[in-house]
Amino acid sequence: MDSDVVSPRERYRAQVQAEIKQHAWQQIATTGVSALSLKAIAKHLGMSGPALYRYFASRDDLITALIRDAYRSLAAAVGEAYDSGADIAALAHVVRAWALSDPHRYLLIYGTPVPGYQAPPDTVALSQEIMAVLIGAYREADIPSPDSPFGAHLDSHRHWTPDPTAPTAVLRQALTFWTRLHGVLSLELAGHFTGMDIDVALLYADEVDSLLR
Amino acid sequence: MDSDVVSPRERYRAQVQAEIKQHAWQQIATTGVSALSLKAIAKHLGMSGPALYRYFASRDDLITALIRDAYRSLAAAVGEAYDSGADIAALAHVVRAWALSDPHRYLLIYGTPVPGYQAPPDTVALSQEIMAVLIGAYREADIPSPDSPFGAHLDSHRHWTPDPTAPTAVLRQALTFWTRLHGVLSLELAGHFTGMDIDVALLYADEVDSLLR
DNA sequence: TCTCTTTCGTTACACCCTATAACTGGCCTC
DNA sequence: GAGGCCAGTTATAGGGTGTAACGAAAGAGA
Repeated sequence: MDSDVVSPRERYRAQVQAEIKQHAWQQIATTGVSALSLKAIAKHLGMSGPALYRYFASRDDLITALIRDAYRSLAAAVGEAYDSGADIAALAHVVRAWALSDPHRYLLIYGTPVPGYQAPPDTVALSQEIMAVLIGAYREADIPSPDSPFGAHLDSHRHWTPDPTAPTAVLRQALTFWTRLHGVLSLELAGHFTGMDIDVALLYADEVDSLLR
Repeated sequence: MDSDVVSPRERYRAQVQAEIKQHAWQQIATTGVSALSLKAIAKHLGMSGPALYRYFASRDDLITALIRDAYRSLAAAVGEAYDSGADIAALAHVVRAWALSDPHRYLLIYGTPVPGYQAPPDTVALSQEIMAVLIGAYREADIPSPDSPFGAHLDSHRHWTPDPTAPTAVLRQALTFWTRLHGVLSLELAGHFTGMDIDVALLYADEVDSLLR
């Protein structure tokens, strides 16, 4: 019932949850999500194994919380940039900087899905929040876009859009923003360019450029 | 010494190895690679646990073999299509068909890397084989490509190319083929378009189209 | 054919992990 | 101050990888 007043217990609980997540991120940053171990986190935290289950019902539960946080972080980064006047190209570079700052965090969202994992509904909302920013930026950019079968298809399949007033061409551009940049980023983060000795930033810039034409 | 003659023991060994891989693929197809269990495979095969270690030194060893096979399969699919006269667009659709026929196999190669995994040198060769086909197809297509910083950079960073005589513009186009199509494919396979009710084939076709201009 | 050696497969074990159950001790509320 | 709630503990079940030691079968050479 108490909306403002938070009991000391809840405060403590929230703090421990935050500490757990912090150590989880630390672990993920080095080993990736698949090697995330609750027991190891507990050890680092000075408490023993099963105690963690008071805070997260399961490993998947913790991962879900991390995914949620990652989405929130990306949405915030993109949203803040947009609010400070960033255009499409600037947004693209914000996304890349965010991805490179913690590759495993990016891969947690956009990488190979964890076997059992089901996306909770609110991550869809966060995903739409990001999409809404892209749509806003593309509306302002006002880039012409030729007709295509997919464009026509999208005209009748746009119930997912966070902005019903956005032109279909803009939706298409926002989707392409997503797929093209993810294409470069995910290959880069997965290490598929290592050995080629390529400056991926320039390749990325080329793709960003392609999104403005 | 015997180059042609294969001893019965080696025959048997090769066959068991093949059976193990077959069950491994079956398991991966349903649960993904991260849940691959040697013990479960052994059970299915009617032998008990540690026996598998006679055939694969470790779990990573088995996964490496699977990755090798996946690369070989993709290289073969692309190569055969090219030899039958496929152009860029046709090759793109071969790649998509191959990916959709076994999503986890695609993700095994191009998805989030397994924490400890190191790519063996011969997969690089197979990867170059695929690249060589793309380069060949793009040489025939003869598509003009405007200058860019990345193009200039690539001029002096092309030691990785399987075809030293290929124009830099072609290398760039082959790279873009890779990144753009992977962008759509990986998001599709990871389920990021579910809920949008989009016909991804059309979105893919749009991107294929972008590769020809 | 008989023996020696190599290889296969077994069980036993050490050591990781997730997750549950049962129990203890402390804090908060009434 | 008494009782309930909750954090954290150990014990345990059940899964996984991988090693060690042993038995059994199959091939090679005399």
